[in-house]
Amino acid sequence: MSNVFKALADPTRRKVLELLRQGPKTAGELAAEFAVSKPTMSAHFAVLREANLVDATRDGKAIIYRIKLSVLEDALLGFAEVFGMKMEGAPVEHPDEED
Amino acid sequence: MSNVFKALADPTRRKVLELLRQGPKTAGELAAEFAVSKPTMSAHFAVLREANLVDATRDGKAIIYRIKLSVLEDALLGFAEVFGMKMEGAPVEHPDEED
DNA sequence: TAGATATTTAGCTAATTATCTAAATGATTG
DNA sequence: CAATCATTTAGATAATTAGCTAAATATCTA
Repeated sequence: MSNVFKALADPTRRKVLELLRQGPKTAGELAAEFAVSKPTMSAHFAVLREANLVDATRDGKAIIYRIKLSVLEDALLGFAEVFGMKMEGAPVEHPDEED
Repeated sequence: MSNVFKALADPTRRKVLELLRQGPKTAGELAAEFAVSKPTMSAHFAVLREANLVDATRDGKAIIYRIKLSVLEDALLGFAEVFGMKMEGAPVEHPDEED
């Protein structure tokens, strides 16, 4: 759980998650959106993977990243609960997500 | 906003916020709950202050910390919204909070 | 199988962070 | 007003992090 917050602490990684919210994207497609090198982006992806916030699958040459919305939701929800906040999951369109 | 997530990235600071959820506490009372030195705790408090997540007021010798629940809520809510999550504030018992 | 393409790993550096002890500041009290 | 109490600031160190370039790995294609 601490890993999730660590992952969210960096603006680049939050932006990656936002982009993935629109649908799965390859490492290259994601990297193209940022002004840092691909190895740097790869390291960010690794942090997101370790936090279990994204899922990576190879498709030919490319590696496709998908957000694991439910993990993000559970973390936020669990945290919010401690503070008496109520939270509901996205009502629709979870990009198909399985683990 | 990034400051809020940075502040939440550390488990000690999240625990401090949880303790403050129960009501205002002095720096010393908070520090007593952790196994690190007071200067270390003081640095954690500074991070929380910079993130605007807590409010500090002096009362005699002691400094009293209060959580600013609305700031935490707004940050979580704003972030959750991007991901299509719906979130409501705590229905009751915000510890009296003014800025 | 020899490129070409996509991504990650290795190895490095600079900046940031969490931690400590010792010293300084602010406020109360004898 | 000197001692004491509560907290922060200063100054140091070790660990972590974000960034880079160069090299390695994995896959496809000509």
